[in-house]
Formats: sequence, C-alpha cells, structure tokens
Amino acid sequence: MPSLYATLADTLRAEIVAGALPPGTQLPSEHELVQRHGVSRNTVRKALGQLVHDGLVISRQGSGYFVREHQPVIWHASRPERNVQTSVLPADAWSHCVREQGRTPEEKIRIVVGVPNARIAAALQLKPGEEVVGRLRERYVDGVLSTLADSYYPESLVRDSPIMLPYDVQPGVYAILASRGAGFTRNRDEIITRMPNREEANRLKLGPGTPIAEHLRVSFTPSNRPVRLLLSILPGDKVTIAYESFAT
Amino acid sequence: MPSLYATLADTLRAEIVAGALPPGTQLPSEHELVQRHGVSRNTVRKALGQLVHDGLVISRQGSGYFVREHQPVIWHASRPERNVQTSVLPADAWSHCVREQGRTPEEKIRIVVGVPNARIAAALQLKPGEEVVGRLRERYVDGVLSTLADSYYPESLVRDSPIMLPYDVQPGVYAILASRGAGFTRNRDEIITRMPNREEANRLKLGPGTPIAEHLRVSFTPSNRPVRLLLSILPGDKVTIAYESFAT
DNA sequence: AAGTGGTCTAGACCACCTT
DNA sequence: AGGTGGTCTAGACCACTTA
Repeated sequence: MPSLYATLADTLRAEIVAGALPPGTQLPSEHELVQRHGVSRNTVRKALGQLVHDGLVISRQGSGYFVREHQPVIWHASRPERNVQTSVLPADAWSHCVREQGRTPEEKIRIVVGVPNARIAAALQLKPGEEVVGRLRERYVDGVLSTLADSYYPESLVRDSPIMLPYDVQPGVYAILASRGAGFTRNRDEIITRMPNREEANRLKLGPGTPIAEHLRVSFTPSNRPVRLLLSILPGDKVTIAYESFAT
Repeated sequence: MPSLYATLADTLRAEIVAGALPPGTQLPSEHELVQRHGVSRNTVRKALGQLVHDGLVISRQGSGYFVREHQPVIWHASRPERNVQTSVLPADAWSHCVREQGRTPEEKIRIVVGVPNARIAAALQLKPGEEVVGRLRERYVDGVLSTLADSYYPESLVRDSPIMLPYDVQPGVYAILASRGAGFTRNRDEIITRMPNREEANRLKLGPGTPIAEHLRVSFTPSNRPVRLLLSILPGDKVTIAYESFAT
C-alpha cells in the first residue's frame, strides 16, 4: 500500500509529465493541497519535497512551487579543442559551440600556482612537492554560471607562457604546449555521475535534485607523458555531453 | 543563520568525509541524536534525510542508518565493441571489461519487436510505422543489477538473424550487420545526467540521492545511415564512464 | 520483545514575496 | 496585510529487523 505522500507525489508528477502542468506553471499552494486531499501539511510538504528532489519542481519561498524549466546546452566533448578562426572572442572551442546553439558564452578565469592535492598530482604523475599552474574557469551561458572547468599544467612546462595569464589563451593551449615539445595527442576521459557537495551546489546555485557530471580529462603526449588535466563540473540540468567516435 | 537540521547534517557530513565514520559504519540512531543534540525527532530526520539525499548515507528500516559504500565499476565506452576471443561467456566487450576488474558479469536479455516510441524512431530515422527489434538487456556485476542497456535495430535489417535471439550474439553484432552491408563505422554518443524516474529507481533499486547517466549511442554506416541505437542507464553509484580519444 | 526507521497529525512561529 | 513556503516541536501509531 503506497503512502499518502507517495500517492500525492505521483498524482502531481503525472500531471507534470502529461503536460497538464507545463514548465513554469505554479503548482497549487500547500494550503490548497491540504484541503483538497484532506491530509496534513507535513504530508503535503513531503510529497512536494519528493518532486523537488527529483528535479521536476522548484520552490520559491514566499511565492510558491513551480514546474521546472530545462534548457540544457550540448557540449561536444570529442571535438577538437583548438581555437577557432573567428573575430569573436573568446575563440575557444567551447564558446564556439555555445554560439552555434544560438546562445551567449562568457568565461571568467582565475590563475593559481602551487602544490596541488593528491588527486591532481596523481593524474599528472608529479613528483612530491612539484607545483602546478591551475586555470580555474567559470563558464557562463546567457549570463548564468553553467559549468566549472578547471585545468592544471605542470608549472615547469608553462612557466612564463600565455597559459599563466587569466584570459582566453592565444593562439591556443595546444599550440603553446606543442611549441615546447609537449603537444598532446591523446585524451583519457572519465565521467562520474553524483550529487554535488555543498560547495559545488553553492557556487553553481544548484537546487536540490540536480545531479552533476564530473568530467576528468587527462591529455598525453605521444610518449605518454600527462601534460594537462581538465576537471569539469557539469550540472545535469544545464549541460548534455556529446561524443563522436569511430566504431571499430 | 543556519537551521538546526542543516547544522546537524553538516556535523555528520564532516565526520563522514573526514573518515571518522568509515563506509559501512552505522550512524547513531535517531533517538540518540535527539537526546544528544536536544532537538526534535523530525529535525533529526530532516538532517539524516539530507545525507541520504546526497548519497552519503543509506537507511535500512528496522536496523539503522549506515555510511554508504561505493565500489563503482569502470565502463570503457570508447573501446571496440567487437566480441573478445575468449572461452568464457558472455564474450562481449562489456563483460570482458568487468572481468578485467576482477568482478563477475552477467546479462539477461529480452527481445521485443514492434513500433517504437518517437524518440527511438527519430534517432533511427524510421518511416512512420516502421518496426524495430529491441534487445532489452540487464547487466549484473557480482550478482547485482548494475545497468540497463537496451539496443534497437530496424526490423528489416536484422530479421532472422541471431540478433533476434535473447542471448549473447555470436559472432557479434558488428559482424552480423557488416555481413548485411550495414556495418557501422561511427558513433554519436550523448550523455544526460539526471535523477531517475520512478520506474528506473524501482528496477535498479536505487536509493534516493543516486543520480543516473543516460547514455545514448547511435551507430552509423559510412553513408550515414543509422543502424543501431544503444540506450543505457548507468547509476552514478555503480558505474564510472571512461573514454579514450585522440586530441586534434 | 525491544529497538530501529517510516508515516502522519496538529499546531506554532518565522522569513519572504506580493499587493 | 495577507499569502506563500521554511523550520520546529510533541506525540502517536505502524513496519521492519534483530535477538
């Protein structure tokens, strides 16, 4: 026998997926649901909590519950990362990709230098105490923070290069590394699906019920030396990941 | 000012991530937390609910709350899918990959034939009313249902082939399609991160706080004809997705 | 049988948004 | 000011697990 709150949640869920309550619509208030279904307010709140938790609904204190609107952007993870020939800046592949979808990209970059945590050190196969240059990048779509994309390079490899400046890199990260004999030719990608931790949820203003994909890309030279780590946090409600690959 | 339940949740969370409460440990009971922190049971339950929701903790009715244990398997999505030369069955790439990680794979396959839903029809560019053969596959790791991997083929393409039998396909899906002039050479992959719907959560026995990756792969012939759709549901707590790619 | 979590109620006060 | 959601309490009864 299903519980009262589960039954109520299912009723509302059905109305949403059927389209009777289209995205953006306000749901009946807690008070109204209490009266209409003859249950206590706590029970109504538990049902609504489920929907919020499932990412179907958001709540705004003082105004009400609303059916959530989704407009994810597609991120083509396997496309070449080299900068694009264009007069519009930034010229990196991600920005170009967002513009292709009729939306407006923007980036904020902060540079940090220092000894990284164990995870980053392991991925880049660093010696103990070896430093990295981190480019902590926030990517915005139509003005809202959409993903975090932090990249890390061994410090010795990028010292005094444009990679250490907090702007879109010209003529591109690949070209600079290649000119220093460390052009990468192979990526290893890993994607983990999980709930955000508190800090990520705050920074990305994620409502409850929004999972993230953690994308980790290590780029290698032909001699299998890791020269770059790219660590991205992609909120499930804002980004879809796409790959093109050859079937073999 | 943080709420009581948020404060309590943070306290417990900190103990978990710091390792004071290692995976598998039982948390204090609700009753004990009520007394220890001098708050009501509902408040304790709301705090614990947060942790469950974030995937850090699971609850077992009648026994208690426990710190969750993660043992995800790595799925190499870009590896060739062709069957592996081995005496152990099943011989498909996924099973081989799981065995490499020292674990035991198992598959259950159910065949369905009929007119598919709009999403599948669109991906395979079918004519209205055209039928597909669906192979609905459940993949188990060490005996527990770990992912759903359903594949769909235009019916006209696989009629009377071993693809219509509910077993591991010999000598392999690729070989059969190739022998019919429909060997695929290119994949388009799409990965969506979201919370499971009710049916998925039930089938995969997902606790609250477990997001999923929905992986959609369409395989094309050299003349860009889509011949197969692979639709997988990968629970975040059980699977990590990996890709190898060439940087260009 | 005792202890655990799961559901549900009734009522209080607070914080926020709209008018 | 009035309506909305957010937090919190106290207490009840049920369902499940363990011993």
